[in-house]
Amino acid sequence: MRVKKQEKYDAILDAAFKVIEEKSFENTSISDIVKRANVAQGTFYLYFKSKSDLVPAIAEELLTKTYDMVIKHVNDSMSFNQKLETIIDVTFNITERYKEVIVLCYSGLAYGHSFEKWEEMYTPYYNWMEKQLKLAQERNEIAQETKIQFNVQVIINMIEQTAERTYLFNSTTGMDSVDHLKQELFNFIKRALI
Amino acid sequence: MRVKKQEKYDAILDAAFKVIEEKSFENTSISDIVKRANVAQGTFYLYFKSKSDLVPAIAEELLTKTYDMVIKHVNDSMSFNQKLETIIDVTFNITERYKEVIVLCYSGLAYGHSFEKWEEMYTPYYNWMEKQLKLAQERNEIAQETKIQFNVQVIINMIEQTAERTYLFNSTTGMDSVDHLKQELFNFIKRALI
Amino acid sequence: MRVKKQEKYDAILDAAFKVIEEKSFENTSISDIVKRANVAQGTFYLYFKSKSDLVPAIAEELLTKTYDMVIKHVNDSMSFNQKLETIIDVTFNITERYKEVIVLCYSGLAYGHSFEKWEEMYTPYYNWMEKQLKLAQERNEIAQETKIQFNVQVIINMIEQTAERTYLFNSTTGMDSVDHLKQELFNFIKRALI
Amino acid sequence: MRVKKQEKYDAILDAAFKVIEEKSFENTSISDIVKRANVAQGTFYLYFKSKSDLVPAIAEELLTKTYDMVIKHVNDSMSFNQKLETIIDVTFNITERYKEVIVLCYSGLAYGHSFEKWEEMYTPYYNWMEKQLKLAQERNEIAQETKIQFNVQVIINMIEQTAERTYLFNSTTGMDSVDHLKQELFNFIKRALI
DNA sequence: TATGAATGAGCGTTCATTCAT
DNA sequence: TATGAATGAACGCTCATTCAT
Repeated sequence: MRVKKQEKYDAILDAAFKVIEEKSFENTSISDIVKRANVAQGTFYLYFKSKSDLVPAIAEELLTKTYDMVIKHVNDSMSFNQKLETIIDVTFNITERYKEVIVLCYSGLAYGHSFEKWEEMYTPYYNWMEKQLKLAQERNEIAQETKIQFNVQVIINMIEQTAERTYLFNSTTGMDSVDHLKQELFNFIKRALI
Repeated sequence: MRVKKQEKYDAILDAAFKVIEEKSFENTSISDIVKRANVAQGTFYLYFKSKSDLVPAIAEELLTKTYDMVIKHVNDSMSFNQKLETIIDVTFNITERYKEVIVLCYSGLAYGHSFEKWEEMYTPYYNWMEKQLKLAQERNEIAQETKIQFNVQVIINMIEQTAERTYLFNSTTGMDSVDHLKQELFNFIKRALI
Repeated sequence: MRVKKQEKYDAILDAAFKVIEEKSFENTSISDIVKRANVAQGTFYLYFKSKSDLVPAIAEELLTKTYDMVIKHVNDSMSFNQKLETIIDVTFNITERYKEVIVLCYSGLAYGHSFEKWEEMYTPYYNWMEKQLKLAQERNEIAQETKIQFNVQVIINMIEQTAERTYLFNSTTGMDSVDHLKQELFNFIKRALI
Repeated sequence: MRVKKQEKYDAILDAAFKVIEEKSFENTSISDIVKRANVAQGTFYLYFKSKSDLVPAIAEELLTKTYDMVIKHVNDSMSFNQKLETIIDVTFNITERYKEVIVLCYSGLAYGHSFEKWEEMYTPYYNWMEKQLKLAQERNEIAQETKIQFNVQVIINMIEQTAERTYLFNSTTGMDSVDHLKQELFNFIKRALI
């Protein structure tokens, strides 16, 4: 029973992800989602109170995907530089792939003000990052006096935002390539941490 | 004739700003806007081709407000540090005041994909910032080898995005105060530039 | 289930017939139709893709009504002359009653160009008429050399069109009475067939 | 003065014709017409009380075009057969060219019930046709007992309607070509008149 | 739990018409 | 006479949500 319940829930969430990826949020209706999920219109409302109730769930899913992929690609034997590079790579990849879902998270903001939970969702990711920074300090890879707690947020945000600007706003002004941009971003953060 | 035309246009744009501030873009109907602007429903369509046609107009208005306020508060006699602090202040103020309009710019993205002009609109601001960084280099306030062109964008984006995360996502996690956050942001950028 | 579904569909189609009879197609709104049918606005779109989707459905209904009434009033024991007279009568009656719906079929043409099916709908009627003409030939009631296939269409069209001109255009010029007109029409066709 | 007034009137009527030809009636707005006519929106209402006021004017124009072309191509030295053929040709040509305008005349019917004048407009054409039939009787080209007054209307109507069915309804069922159809139509009328 | 037909408020948009200039 | 900006009612249509089964 429990499993079955999860099944439908997951089917709906998955479908929502896929449809939004394809059609953008504005063009996605509950009807689209349930059709894709192969459940009835009413079933949606057994698992979500309303359409805007989807947004935090999707945001959480997105964050989980990101966090999972980051920890999958990073391991302790890497240098901090390597780790940073990997995080940048993963973030850019996810951002490119889930453009429309990210936009949904922004407009979803407006659409029901359901984002008090946002930072709460980030917490595991922040904590993991904090650990990495502390480790880097211990290994003398970054400056000792770095205020880790603040930097954790700023660094993650900065990477995400740069990726978003790159893929959402399609900006190409004065930048040869995305690789170059990633390199500069890497340097910028490095300089701020040494 | 010209004046009258501008009058209605401005009235509609102003009203749109205000209503969107209150209700967000998605929840704002043309009907809301024209009621606030005291013009007829049809009048809207004399000045804007469609609802999504509002987005670039509003984005431009917002950017203009920001740029105007920045150059109003910054003068050449200031040190680079003072300038940076001022830019951070102004950006945080504007972001707080125009939260919803900023979200519109994000979701507006999805809503008509009208953002090729985005970077174009930023150009004057970027150019101004470039001048400030060059001046700072000449005055030996920042490192000589700083790659100005890239940094211009990254710095402005970073300030904006931090402000957005602060006010849009309502995050209070682990940060005593907005002032503290602004201070850390200032330090982060400083370190990256020296 | 099946029955209920048909119920709503029929209610809408019936209501459409009635409202269009009263107000013409162009002046009939979906809102008028659903009010008359006692269903919700959205229900209309469960059964018809759009307003213009009504047109073929209504045309078919009209044709069915005509065909049904013709075969109901005609039987094999009648002479061809009697049959012809009956067809003229029925056609005039239906045309008078469903004036506006017929106009819809004309303007509906423009309104979505959905009339490829028109001739297809006529096929059963044409086939029936062909059988009658062949029978009349066998019985020596009309000329042997008559090219039946062409005449089938021309005769039916001619009767319909004369009826339409009579009732749609409200012409009274120089004609004592509709009965007289019908008589002349009968003679005209007879002469063409002998 | 008089001339100028006519100028604008004609410009509007001409424009209406052209726009309707291109876009069909449903898609034609006053705005389209005045743009094409190079006059202001308000000017339309100096010459026509309302949109539906256009319909009789356009119908008259169409009828005039038809009548003019018929008498231009027919001359007294022709046999009745030649005349009939010519009338069929002209009618088919005009119908093909002015499809959409003809549909307007039908739906215009519904749209303001302005067609009491219809038969009145036809009068000159009917009278001319009556003269031709009488002449044919005198010349022994058609039967003496033919009731001319009725036949005048029936023949003209029949030709027009067959043309309309051909071009408006795009019917191709069982007919090799339009030429063949015209031939059969010719024969049908001939047989009815002899 | 699951369904999907039914709902109806509300949307963006159009356009015939008016009227101050 | 001529203009064209302004009007606002009305339209076709969508879609989040409900509810009887």
